[in-house]
Amino acid sequence: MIEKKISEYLENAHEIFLPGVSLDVVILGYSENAIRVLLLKLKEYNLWALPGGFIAKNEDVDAATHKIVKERTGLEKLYFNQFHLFGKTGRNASFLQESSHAAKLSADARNWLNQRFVTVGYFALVRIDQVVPQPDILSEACDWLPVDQLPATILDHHEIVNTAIGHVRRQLNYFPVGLNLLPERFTISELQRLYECILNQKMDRGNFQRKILKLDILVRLEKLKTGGAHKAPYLYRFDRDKYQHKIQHGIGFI
Amino acid sequence: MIEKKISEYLENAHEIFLPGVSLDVVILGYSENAIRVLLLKLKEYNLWALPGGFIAKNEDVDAATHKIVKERTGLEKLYFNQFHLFGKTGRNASFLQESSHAAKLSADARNWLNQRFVTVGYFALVRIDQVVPQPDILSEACDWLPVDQLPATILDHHEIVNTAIGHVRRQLNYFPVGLNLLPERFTISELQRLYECILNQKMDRGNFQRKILKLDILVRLEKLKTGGAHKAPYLYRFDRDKYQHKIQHGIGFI
DNA sequence: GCAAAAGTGTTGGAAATACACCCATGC
DNA sequence: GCATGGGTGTATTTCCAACACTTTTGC
Repeated sequence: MIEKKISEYLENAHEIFLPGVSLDVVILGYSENAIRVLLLKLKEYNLWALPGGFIAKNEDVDAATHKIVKERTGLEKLYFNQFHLFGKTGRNASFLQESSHAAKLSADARNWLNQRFVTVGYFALVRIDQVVPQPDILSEACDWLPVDQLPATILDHHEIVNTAIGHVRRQLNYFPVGLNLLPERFTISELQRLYECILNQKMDRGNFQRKILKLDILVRLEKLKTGGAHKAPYLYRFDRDKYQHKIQHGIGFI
Repeated sequence: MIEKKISEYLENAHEIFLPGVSLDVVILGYSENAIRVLLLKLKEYNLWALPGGFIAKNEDVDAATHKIVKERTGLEKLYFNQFHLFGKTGRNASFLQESSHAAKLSADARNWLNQRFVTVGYFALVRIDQVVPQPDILSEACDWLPVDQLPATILDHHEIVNTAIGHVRRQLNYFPVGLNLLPERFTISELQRLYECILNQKMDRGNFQRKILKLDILVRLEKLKTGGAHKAPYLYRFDRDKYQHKIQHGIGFI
């Protein structure tokens, strides 16, 4: 059944999709003190790949991205950004060509797959706890893997992930990513650990607290009931209105 | 003769170039107190367009950009950067379809032109005085036009220019663009006027001087012999070694 | 001398840093 | 009590914006 779907998908691709352009999304989340990327484990290969796909002939590239991320994560409201086009020669869907499905395809379909592809890189920031990872028809598994310990991937997906991280890191100055990566309610320490993870450097506790609160985009909630042997920290959430207003006028955090 | 070249170019395009992907370069320069963009005036239309083109099937996208900028400017050593892929539906080479050349084309060639195109936006920073603008075969003129007074353009080229400016403006923090936009030797005031142009805001003279010199990427040269009724300012040039070193570690200017 | 632009100094306030100090809690 | 993590205070330093002062030059 699935097999048939794959064959159908590949057979019809050349009629439905733009030729030569694909799309890969670096879906980033944060859990257990690590920035993680959602990767798919391909059937028939011991390789991982970014979620991605093709762009329908009558579809905006942004819309195609939204659709892909929604399919893999189940999320509807998304923060995502295009960050780079990867256009080296020699990029193609080689891993599909060698698959067991390729043999059965028509010449048109095979030619379409064999052509060179440029790929548009997007990154998306999501709350890991809200995501139910969903493999696509070409993959057998779907998992959150820490970005600093990537497994073997197809093509240049390693480079795509690293470029994405660089962009997120630079965005941190203008854009408080916590809103998209943390659960609705969180403590300042949790936010600090996220920042330390992204920037890969320790920060002073007291100064971080003052600095982030002075941005005036957080709302303090009731105290956290924790089991820890220490003072219970406050919970905060983002004030979406103030947040929207601030990012338009630019914040300098770092 | 030219007419024949155009027909040949369009007729063969579908065999030589990647389908569905084009490339536009926002070539920026600075003169007479304005940031200027190199635009081409198309034959048969009263519209301007960015220098651009297609990507050969066996050519890196970056290499194609380099080739295009070199052809339009004559420059060999270039600073350029990819900044965005424009991927809305409905983008195509409509202006070419209606041209007098389109009628004579084969069905294959016409179909290739009629398809939807996504386009990769690049910006390049050049020294205007070193450039000899060179129209391409589809254009009758080639001129430096101030970015805040753009003429009517084809497609979304207006948006592409404005997006590019935004990127350059944000880069100013990490990247002292003066090296690429100013002549070899310049005064601090000239550099300040450039910054004021890009950021569209006045800056304090004394503070600008101290700030830019503290970056430690400029070398002071002999005095400028000026005809002005005032103290002759020093000339400076960029210290390329220090410059390269600094931009890798990031400078915070603004 | 005077106007104009350049180079440099000064100064008050803001912001960043590196801590120190208490607080609440579970064991 | 005490270890642990949280919230806040503070002294020091650094930085920055605003403006003043001086220098050089052509008229």
